[in-house]
Amino acid sequence: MGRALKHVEIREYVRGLALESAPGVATPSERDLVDRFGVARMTVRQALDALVAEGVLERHPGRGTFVADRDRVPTAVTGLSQELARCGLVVETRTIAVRRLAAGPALAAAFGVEVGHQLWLWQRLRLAEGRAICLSETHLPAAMLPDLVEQPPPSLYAALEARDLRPTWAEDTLSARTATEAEAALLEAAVGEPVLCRHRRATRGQLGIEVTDTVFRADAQPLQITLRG
Amino acid sequence: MGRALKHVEIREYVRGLALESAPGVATPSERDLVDRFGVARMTVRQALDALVAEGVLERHPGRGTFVADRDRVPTAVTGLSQELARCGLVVETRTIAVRRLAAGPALAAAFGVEVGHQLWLWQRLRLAEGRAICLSETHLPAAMLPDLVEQPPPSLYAALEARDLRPTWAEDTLSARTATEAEAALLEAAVGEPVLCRHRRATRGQLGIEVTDTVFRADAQPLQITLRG
DNA sequence: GAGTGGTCTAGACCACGAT
DNA sequence: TCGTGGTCTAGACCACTCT
Repeated sequence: MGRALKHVEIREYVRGLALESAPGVATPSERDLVDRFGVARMTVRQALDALVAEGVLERHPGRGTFVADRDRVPTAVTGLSQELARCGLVVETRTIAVRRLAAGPALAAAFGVEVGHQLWLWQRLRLAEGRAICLSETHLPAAMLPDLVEQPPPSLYAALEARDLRPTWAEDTLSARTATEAEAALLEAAVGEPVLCRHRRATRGQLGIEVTDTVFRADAQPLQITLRG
Repeated sequence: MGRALKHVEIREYVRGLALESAPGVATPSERDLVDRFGVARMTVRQALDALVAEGVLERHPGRGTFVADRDRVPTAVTGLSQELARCGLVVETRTIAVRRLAAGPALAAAFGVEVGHQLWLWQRLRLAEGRAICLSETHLPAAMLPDLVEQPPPSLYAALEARDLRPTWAEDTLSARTATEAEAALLEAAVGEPVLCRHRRATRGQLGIEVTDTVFRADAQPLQITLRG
């Protein structure tokens, strides 16, 4: 078992402090951490730089380093379950269908594979407090996740994380339209009601991981995205 | 006139190289930059760290540092003009109205000011190739931009940048609904047509800068957001 | 083997904020 | 005045890739 890098060890120590502290609380000073871990100051700064870049900490020259507001942390690539949980919703997920299909030109381009490559198509309905929120159609490379159909996981991103396939990059395209008949039936909405659509393409490095189209009811919890500078 | 910090000088030099190079092209190695600028390697790394964090460069251990794909650079806080330009649209902006109003409870909370604080309300219509794209209602602190009404700038974010007030943080809330009568008229759309709504709250540090509600035609260029991490 | 980025040391001086 | 973060030096050794 490999020993953790020093800057990682310090980073996770300070992250732990930040998570159990209220926003605005000061973290140990850089020189305190130098003494505590017996490292050079540049190593401590490397650890803190990462947490500042993540939005977990804020530095104030001359004053110190402080825990940042939680709701100011920028949005990262995560699954809808976590995104909605962040907005305070407990989400139930129902798998509507899982089947294989051959990639057409658009999906093949999105995944960077040849036309005809085998993909999973996984349809899910999400509910909060018994009411339908959204309907998703997720495409995944079948060869990468051969066992998906046998036991659909409660959270896609948790399952990807466990296989070291968590996306590191995603492009979301947002639009609005009216619900189709099939969507309206599953979302318990009226045909022609407006819906919010999100098309997501997610990769890990150059590796295509996920293409998902999600259709949200207009009166559901809206999508929140936090950006930085 | 203050001399630029070394790491800033190096960062902007390399950013210039990156902007005029194709994605995948190698940048000078860290030791090359050490020689070129006569600095320590940690200083070069500080400069490159910033560009890697921005998504401009990618490091590949053992191989080198390379220009990242442009369309993989994560979305930052920018104005709609720049966002749409990034999608290849040339946008025309028409000011519909500018007037003052007193902040109600919701706006006061968003800006962190008292109820009754004076704000600008700036309504704009954006068009591309002669067709309406979206309708915006922007709220700004009147005291911060006293001269806005006299000469509405073509780009809000450029005007804020010039005053050192460019937002460093924004929270977007996205939803769908049907167009109101007034919106439909301005957007040249039918009443009841679906629209995409974006509510943005933007700040610079603790300073509230902008609250904007934008309504997009359903058939307009959809919003694109690129995430990392 | 030569070159690359990744990690780390043990200092230094500065500007700034609080007291 | 003292502590803080911001900047910077001049090295070091490592794992990795490429040839």
